[in-house]
Amino acid sequence: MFTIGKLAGLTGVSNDTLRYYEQEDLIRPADKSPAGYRLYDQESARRIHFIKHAQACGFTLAEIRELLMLRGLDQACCGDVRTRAIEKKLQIEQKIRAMRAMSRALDHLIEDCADETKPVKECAIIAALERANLSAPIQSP
Amino acid sequence: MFTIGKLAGLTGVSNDTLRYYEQEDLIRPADKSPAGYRLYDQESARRIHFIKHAQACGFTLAEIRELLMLRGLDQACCGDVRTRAIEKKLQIEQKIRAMRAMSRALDHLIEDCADETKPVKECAIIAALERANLSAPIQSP
DNA sequence: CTGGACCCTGGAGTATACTCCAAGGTCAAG
DNA sequence: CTTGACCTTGGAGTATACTCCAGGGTCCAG
Repeated sequence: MFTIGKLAGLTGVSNDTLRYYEQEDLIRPADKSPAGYRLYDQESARRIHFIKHAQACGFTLAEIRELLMLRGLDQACCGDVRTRAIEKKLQIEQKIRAMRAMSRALDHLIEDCADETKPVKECAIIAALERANLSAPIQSP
Repeated sequence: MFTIGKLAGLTGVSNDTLRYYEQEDLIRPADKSPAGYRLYDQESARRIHFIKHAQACGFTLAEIRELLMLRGLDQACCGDVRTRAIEKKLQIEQKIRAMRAMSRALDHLIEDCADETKPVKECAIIAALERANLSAPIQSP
């Protein structure tokens, strides 16, 4: 059994974050000392690692709360967890597609700008941003 | 000259958003009616389009405020805008890389789960999330 | 027994980009 | 003149994941 500072050191998150996770129902101290200090054990550390790794996979704390609940349920099965992982992957791929669209839009803008020394009045990038269709190429006069 | 509702209809953003943009120094009405109504012109519409397209490229409102400033400056040149576009593209590519890492981590988890019907106690995904190294494959016993 | 390191609670603040609301004034049609 | 659509301001609320703070208690070494 160790206090919050030890768990923080062990897991690499701050005391404040641990208390915040408790407030968010992600973790509960294994026990409390007579003085009211939070006391944790190895399972607490595993739980925090779980949270950190799930975050690194893109899960939000709300989703992680669910995963942790599944983890504790006897009747839950591996498939429940797998389903969530697959769903999250789809969400992430979706986001990646959105960002690639941004990246492409920026490419067009950057290409459009042939001459860096032109004054802004004639800036192709600015003109393109004012136009309706971002991906349309510039018209030659 | 038209009122806020017309500009909203013309540009596809809400009245509230237009007022919010004003508060954020992104746009100012061209004029005010005697009753204090905001009045806008074609340049206002161009400005809002500019904002929307810049957002679609991933720029934040704070960054767009800067772009709009450049747009109004005589001494600014096309290169200033281009630099910002290139910078933003790098940021976005960075984010895409981070998300691809998440996607890959999820792939490992999904792969690890060979049998969906297993109880959570033996769930490989949950075990992997508790482990330190997410990308490490499961050890055979 | 004192100093410093640690812990507690409750609440406020951060960033981003809106969105909604109340209470009230304005305008044009019928 | 009334009705309904429109406009005004100012302020609060949303989501996410923390972070920081004040004011106070606890614990242990020297």
